[in-house]
Amino acid sequence: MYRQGYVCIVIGICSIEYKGRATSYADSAARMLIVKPDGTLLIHESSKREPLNWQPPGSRIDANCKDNKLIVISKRYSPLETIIVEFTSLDALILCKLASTYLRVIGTEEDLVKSIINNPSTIEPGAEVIGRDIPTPMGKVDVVLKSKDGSLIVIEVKNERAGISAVAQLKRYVEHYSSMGVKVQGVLIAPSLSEEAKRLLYKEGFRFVSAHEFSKAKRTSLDMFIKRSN
Amino acid sequence: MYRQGYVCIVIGICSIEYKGRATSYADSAARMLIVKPDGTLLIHESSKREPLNWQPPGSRIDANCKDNKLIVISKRYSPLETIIVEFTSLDALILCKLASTYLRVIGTEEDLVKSIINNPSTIEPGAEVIGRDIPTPMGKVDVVLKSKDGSLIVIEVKNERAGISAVAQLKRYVEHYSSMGVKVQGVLIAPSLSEEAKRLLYKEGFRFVSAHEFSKAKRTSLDMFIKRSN
DNA sequence: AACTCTATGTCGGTA
DNA sequence: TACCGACGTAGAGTT
Repeated sequence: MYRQGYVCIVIGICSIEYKGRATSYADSAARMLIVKPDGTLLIHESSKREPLNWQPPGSRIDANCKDNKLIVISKRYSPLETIIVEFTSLDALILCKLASTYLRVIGTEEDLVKSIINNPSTIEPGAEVIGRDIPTPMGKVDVVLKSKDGSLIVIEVKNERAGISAVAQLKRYVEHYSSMGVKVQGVLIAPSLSEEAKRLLYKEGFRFVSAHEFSKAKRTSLDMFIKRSN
Repeated sequence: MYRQGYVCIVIGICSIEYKGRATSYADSAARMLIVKPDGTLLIHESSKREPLNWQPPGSRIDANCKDNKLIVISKRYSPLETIIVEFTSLDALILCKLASTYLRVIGTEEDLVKSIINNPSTIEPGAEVIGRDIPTPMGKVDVVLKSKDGSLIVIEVKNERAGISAVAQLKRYVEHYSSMGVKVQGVLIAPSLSEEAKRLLYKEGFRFVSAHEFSKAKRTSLDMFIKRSN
């Protein structure tokens, strides 16, 4: 049905059957089917950013015509998931070659963590960086500092407004270290904080540091990026 | 550029500038641009299920030609985000009308919760349903039961293999009720459990119930669905 | 609008 | 491969 390396787009009236982690069935209607050379399958309708049905990269595609119908079957293993698309009428069929580039995104949590590591004394004067992404039984801790008096500073970083779960995550880490008999201080760094999260944070005795404090460092990396791209 | 109600597909060589919650820039390359009547904008490449860049529904689109280039600008407010796509060459331009249907998905967490509520004694004989999606300062609790001895059973439901964060979520809820002086039992219901999560669960004294126990009820709802769709 | 959670999430990294 | 957490997550439901 499609040549190696080509993206295939089919526009027409189809019904869709999906069976896998969940199950769904869509009655006959006008839709757009996209098949990518990496096995990705997307079925889009007239609205929404998300496809109505899809199959992730690595899926196996197969197509055949029967009874004047185009039938497309996509299979994915582990977990086993199948999509069957049945076209009863076609409006367009397009083959094209598209690029495969790497997009660098600036301003992610990664960038924020980096600028924290470069400026630990913004959080506490004289604090030293112990490490980042430190694995514990409770998950990975974003950043760990050591303050001058020897106590630990455990930092959870969020790049978006932090909610209850962010504070709970921090709590898990702090409790892990304090249960080992270490003196620990919990710090949440985020652009902002929901009211509920704020309540929880102060109840736990943690500290909030605005991500804005690190915006200068962030801006620097942005400038470098813009310079690079011009 | 596009008529009301039509989906517009542009295939060609373009560069993309995105600025909003984050920032990115993509050099000139062959890509597919999709604009939906609800304002959704998608830019796809040769691989991946996710678009390289996008704009969600409700965004405002604008297009114009200048210096032999097609420039598409999409703006979204709250948060303010902008995408500028600059086409230097066009391979195809397609307009089509697509459907906008509602897809019913079977086998979600919602379905699992329902079958739990219909069979609470699978968890504990004689237990009664108190309620579901009960709001607490720690978030919403999936299901709360009351056992015959009057103690609470707090249930966290996951429709997929549960990890550490699922156990942590349950822990939050249990601690909330027990801090109010209520006797609480924590139960996690999921198809399976990661090893790390299992360790945490038993450490906390919670109970795991396989979602498989409720598969009969699930199957029933599936049967009804299949009957309906035929 | 803010907040919470689910998702066929997807994706990347790591052990 | 399993597990973990971020994501410009999106999307739905409630307050």
